[in-house]
Amino acid sequence: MSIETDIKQNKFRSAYQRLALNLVYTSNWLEYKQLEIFKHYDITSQQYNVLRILRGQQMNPIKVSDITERMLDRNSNTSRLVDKLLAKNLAKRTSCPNDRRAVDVVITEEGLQLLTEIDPFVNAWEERFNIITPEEADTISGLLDKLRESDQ
Amino acid sequence: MSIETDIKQNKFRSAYQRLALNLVYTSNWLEYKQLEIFKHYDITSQQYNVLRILRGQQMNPIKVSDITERMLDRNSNTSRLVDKLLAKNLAKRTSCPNDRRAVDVVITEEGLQLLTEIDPFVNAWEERFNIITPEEADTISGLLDKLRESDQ
DNA sequence: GATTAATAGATGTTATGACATTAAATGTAG
DNA sequence: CTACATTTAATGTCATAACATCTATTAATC
Repeated sequence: MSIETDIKQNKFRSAYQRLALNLVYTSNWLEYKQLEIFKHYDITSQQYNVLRILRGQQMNPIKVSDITERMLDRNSNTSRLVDKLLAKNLAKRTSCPNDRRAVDVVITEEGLQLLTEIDPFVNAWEERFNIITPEEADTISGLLDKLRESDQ
Repeated sequence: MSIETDIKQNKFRSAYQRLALNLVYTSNWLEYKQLEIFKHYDITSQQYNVLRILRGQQMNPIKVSDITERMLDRNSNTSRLVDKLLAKNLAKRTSCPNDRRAVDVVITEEGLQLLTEIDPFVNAWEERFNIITPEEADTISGLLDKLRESDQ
């Protein structure tokens, strides 16, 4: 369904306005769809995002501030997000030897296992994207990168 | 800056995964940038979204449920959003003659005025999008529409 | 026409987000 | 070394989001 039909608006000021609305609308749609997967595992999108970052570290400890830098939504309160993961034994926290202000975070076996359970569903979900070609996906990615460059 | 650099991840499972992450990241960036405009006027993105929908109605009353349908983020609690606008005299609420369950909402002069004040800033912001061509913007929009079609 | 289902919107509750502040550790300049 | 600024993470507070429930009204079914 076109964005026009979806939000019942048939006139836009410009192609740029339509794109801006479509971006936000599509992103909300995407996050909502992923949330439907995650909620079976009692985690939020943000918690999943942190877990993925931790797994990406390959068991190397990572500081809270570094997690924040890698997050999709940087306004999140990373400290409290990590608290949630700790409470579920999905991550563990140790003090950083080099810098006693910092805190090192590592994913646990339990956390890795949870991601392994979720992976097939996320993969299946992403595979539905092949309604467009990989080249088209790359084209969009490249143009989005360019859009954000207009910022300073 | 490429999404790779932005979230410090240099490998993606597929072009589709990169696109999914880029979409969410870019949408957050976009919403954050708009918020910077709106906060000078003491409204949130959601409240702005509702005001725009009301203005689009050209003074014709619109039901709360219809506002929800047109919103970019439909998980919002429209009822309470309208409350906020009422409290600021940006909208008014009358009971709907045809259906006593429903509530008609209309933008006030004050609401229209506020949008008029904000317009130039939003327009200027959107004009920076011309770092890509209108054709490219349309291409992305079309592909995003297609992506959402994969949903059922 | 009575009964049940569906719809519209408001409200209660809990969790999360946004933003400021704090505390501790580290870095830096005199 | 001392004083001050900066960094890192945690916490406090308030607003909003998420989700369920409730009330009033309308629609549908028997």
